[in-house]
Amino acid sequence: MNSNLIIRAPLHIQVAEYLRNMIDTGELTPGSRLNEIELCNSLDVSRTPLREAIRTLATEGLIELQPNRGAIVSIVSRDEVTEILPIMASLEGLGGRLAAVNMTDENVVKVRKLHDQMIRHYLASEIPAYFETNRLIHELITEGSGNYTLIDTINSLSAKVRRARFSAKMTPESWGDAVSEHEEIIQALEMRDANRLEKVLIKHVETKRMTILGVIDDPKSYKTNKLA
Amino acid sequence: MNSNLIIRAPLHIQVAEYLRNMIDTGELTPGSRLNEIELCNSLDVSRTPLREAIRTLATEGLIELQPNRGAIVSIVSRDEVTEILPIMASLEGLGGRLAAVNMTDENVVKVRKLHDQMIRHYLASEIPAYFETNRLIHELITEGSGNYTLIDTINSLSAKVRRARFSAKMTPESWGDAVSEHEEIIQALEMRDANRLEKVLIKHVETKRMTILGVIDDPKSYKTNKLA
DNA sequence: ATATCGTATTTTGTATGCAAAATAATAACG
DNA sequence: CGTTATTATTTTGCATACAAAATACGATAT
Repeated sequence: MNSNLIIRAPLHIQVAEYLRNMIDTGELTPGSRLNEIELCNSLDVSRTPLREAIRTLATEGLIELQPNRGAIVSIVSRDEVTEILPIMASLEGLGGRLAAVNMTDENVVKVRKLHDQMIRHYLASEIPAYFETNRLIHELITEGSGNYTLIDTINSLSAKVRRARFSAKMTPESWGDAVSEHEEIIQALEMRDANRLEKVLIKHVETKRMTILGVIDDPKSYKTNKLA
Repeated sequence: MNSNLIIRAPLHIQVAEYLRNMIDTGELTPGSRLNEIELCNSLDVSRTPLREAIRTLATEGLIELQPNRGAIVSIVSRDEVTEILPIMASLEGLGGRLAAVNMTDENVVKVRKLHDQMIRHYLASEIPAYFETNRLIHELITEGSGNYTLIDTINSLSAKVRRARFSAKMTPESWGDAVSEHEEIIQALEMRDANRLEKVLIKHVETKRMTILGVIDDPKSYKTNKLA
């Protein structure tokens, strides 16, 4: 069986990685059940490492265990996103405050460059590229905090929000708001103004919250949802 | 083998619970290696559920996996605590802000009662009782936020700090500071003053940070306490 | 005596088999 | 016909067996 296309690294780790990716790409849709044997066949591993991986993802929150009934890809509800965003605001604010002090000059320049690039995407209405650049900026700022626990915490929450796959239905003006906030963010960062950066980052997440709540997208999938 | 002293609930969950407890009580000390067979014998389970539990604790951060070399109880370093406390400050602040709005009147009364009780413990110099009551108060306030994601996040971070087992060497005056801050906390809560509650909670964590950093305890004193 | 190599033992990683629970399918009854 | 009972099938949970890696140990050579 184990013909080892993949090499060198505990199988359950690789499997976890693989499953994470399947969930992230939507290959495994929220609410769908994970059939062990099926996955074993398609991944060409036995059930033991697969099950270990499933436990791992469960504690990460990507999967929900149902005793004696297997596991399903967990559903990020609208309510959960509603809970997460204020937390993200606080944490990104803190991250900014720290980054204003701790970020290297080189990385500030890097953020500036990404910012300019993002503006170009904005002007050209290149939506996916805009979002990707936007994400990179926030990631870089967060990393600039130098607080790894903070980075992990934010990333984990951020992943959940992303996983909810709200359709980012930005109106032209909400998009404009976001861009001008970004302008303020980069300025505060370049001036190393911790308080201002914190403040505008919090506001920025609030803006984001406005634009996405109520527009959690859902092709059809959210009737299986349980509790809020 | 499986004589089932414990009943009804996936074994790997129970095992995880048990291990968590062993780590919390110091029965398994940070840095020590987990021998699977040994644990299997002492818990009277097979390796499969044990390993699944170990994976779970690993993603929780309690345990560190070393490929092909098993797992060790993870060590919470002073640096990590240094990282965590500012995060706790932000999050407890947010929790307070939300609790000021969302907490039921009954629970406010409950907090008040706990507060009065804590003051009595303070005046009587009943240290462990003081810390326990203190922990309960903060827990209740956090829960009062109604934001379950926030509660989980705080609890997880709080557990890590507790696990670091710093010796809570409070001077009489730092203790006094903490108590007077608590007085302010309960007042802000009763007045439903969100901004003030947030502010004082953040300050409170900062105070805590002062009292414990530099006093992360070292190898010997593992029986002391677990404060929040 | 020390260092290095090779072997034995322990310990982790993975696969498989068996039992129990849940789900689906089918039959019996109202 | 519809509803409940009963049985068959699937699927999960746990234990054990086997393989590979790491560690411990000892022998040999310098």
